[in-house]
Amino acid sequence: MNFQQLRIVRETVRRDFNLTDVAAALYTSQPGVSKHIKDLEDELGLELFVRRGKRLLGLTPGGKELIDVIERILLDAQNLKRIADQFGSRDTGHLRIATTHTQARYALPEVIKSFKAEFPRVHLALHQGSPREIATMLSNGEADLAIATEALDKLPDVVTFPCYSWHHAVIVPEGHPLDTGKPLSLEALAEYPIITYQEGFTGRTQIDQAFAEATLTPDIVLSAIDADVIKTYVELGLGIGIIASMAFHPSRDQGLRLLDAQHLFALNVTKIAVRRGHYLRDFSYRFIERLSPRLTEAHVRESLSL
Amino acid sequence: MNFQQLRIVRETVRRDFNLTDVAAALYTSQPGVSKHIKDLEDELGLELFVRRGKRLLGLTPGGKELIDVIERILLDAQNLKRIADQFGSRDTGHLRIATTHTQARYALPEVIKSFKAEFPRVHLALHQGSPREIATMLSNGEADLAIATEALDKLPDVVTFPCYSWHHAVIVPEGHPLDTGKPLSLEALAEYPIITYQEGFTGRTQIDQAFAEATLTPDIVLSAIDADVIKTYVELGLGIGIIASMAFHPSRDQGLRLLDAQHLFALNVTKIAVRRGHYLRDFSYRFIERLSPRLTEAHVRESLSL
DNA sequence: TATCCTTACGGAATTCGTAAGCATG
DNA sequence: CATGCTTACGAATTCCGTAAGGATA
Repeated sequence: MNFQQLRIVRETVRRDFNLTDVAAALYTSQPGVSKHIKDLEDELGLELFVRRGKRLLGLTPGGKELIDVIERILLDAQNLKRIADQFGSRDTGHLRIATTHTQARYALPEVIKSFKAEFPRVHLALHQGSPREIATMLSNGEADLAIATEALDKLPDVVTFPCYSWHHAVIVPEGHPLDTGKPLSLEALAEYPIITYQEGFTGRTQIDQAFAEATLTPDIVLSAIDADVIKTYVELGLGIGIIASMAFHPSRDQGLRLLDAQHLFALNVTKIAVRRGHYLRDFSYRFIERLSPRLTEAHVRESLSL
Repeated sequence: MNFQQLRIVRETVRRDFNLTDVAAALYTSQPGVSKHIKDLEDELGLELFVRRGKRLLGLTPGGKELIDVIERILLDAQNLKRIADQFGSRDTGHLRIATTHTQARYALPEVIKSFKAEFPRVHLALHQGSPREIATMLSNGEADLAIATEALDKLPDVVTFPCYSWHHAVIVPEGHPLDTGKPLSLEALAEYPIITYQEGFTGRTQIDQAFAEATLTPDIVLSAIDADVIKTYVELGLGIGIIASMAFHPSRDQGLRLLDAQHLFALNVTKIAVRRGHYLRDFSYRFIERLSPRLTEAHVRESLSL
């Protein structure tokens, strides 16, 4: 038994049992992959994969039991390296954060700026993706931390912590009929074409829910992944926008007006997620603390160990 | 990084940092051991061991952090094999039980007989040792289960379950002045030379404690590891014996009399211990259930996962 | 017929053991 | 000077990639 065999088995599950893909992903030859799987199965005396002819289709019952342990071994092997790095040089290393456009563009810059100032030698890699992609990266160990409002809950072996909450707000072009200073209503919004986030992004669920509960069907003419796109089209007069309030900067977004909508849509909570069993460097905890001072290292560690 | 390197590091800690011993224990050459350690340290970029000159003295702070993870990886690697065996052939395999003389000789025979009848193809290895040795074997993964009355609590990563309780009793030669049928007292016992278990064996602690609380100093003329030795010397008239009551068989131990002493010494609880994270085969749970029907698989699994 | 897996085989790399050398108590 | 670790080097083993062959959608 060796680590390469275990890596191959893990990757085979991830790559949907296509050994050619597995070989490519691990930068090795496909026959080598085949042989490693066969050798491991021989050593364990058990078929890990269900086969039809020569194709692999899935895991056997035994394989399903084993894959969890294999994952843990490989996770721990990674942890060895991270722990060693930790002791070798406390303040140098890599911190890989997976997050969404909204967080990367509006919430994180301040945090990252101050983090960079204190840990100039930590290589910080910010990876942008959809909430789904972010979740996958965290699960696969391709990211150390994930920050998003959606999709991070309910993942196995992932622990999430609420960081901060925010509300949606409405943006309209200057001089728009809604810009009266009076409180908005959902009914009023529903009379205009709306531009907002795509499903699965930045609290879109909350928006849909608010309209549904008021038995209104909003006229969503355009859905985008990020607020910058939304603002562009609101400026063009395509409709009114619903965005995260922190995405609006009065000075930068001249020509647009931000209208309060806290009373219309449910509160959104941005969360940070960590994979259980994934060793975090010291500076990772410092980063989390900057994001939300309530999330001390002691608190995070305790939640992870439960 | 490979498994042999990790095994070597683990064994180095266990063998008190003597690489010559490590090589012998792992059936390999000593220079090979040296090199593996060096290679691993190079790969991790961290010294694992404190050295004076060429000698290894102990673990560095980083080494201490790493050793836990290394242990877990190797434990999981073992688990892979056990799980595979489990699926390959449910009712064949090995069950290694570490236990004391008292349990092996008086408590387990019945259980083992019935277990053997149901699982004839399971190779059952009974390893006898002192409570201390038993605990070590369990911790090192050399035994799947440990059964003893002493020393199993308070071990890290070991979970114990009470199996059954028993009392000490007094044995005397036939016609001995104490054999009056009247209840015994500690004071009466203290007037005779006493033969009983060594410290650390079979509830000796309880015996010492009972006398101490009564501010009596018993005259212990001989201490043995097992009841058979004790009985032999009681028969020879060297003194009265204090043994576990289940170690007395009226038919086999003719010439001796068993006197009740439940009211004199505290209750003893025999426990079964399992190492946390050590995968147990199905038949292991069947064995535990036979030992104490209260200890169902569900109950044991739940306690292990806490 | 294109995709995907297995077997076969030769070269590269790793691992292992022996022999020799050096440090320490 | 006996114990214990390191370095050096050749042998054995393992690992890996290419080439060829067979099965399946």
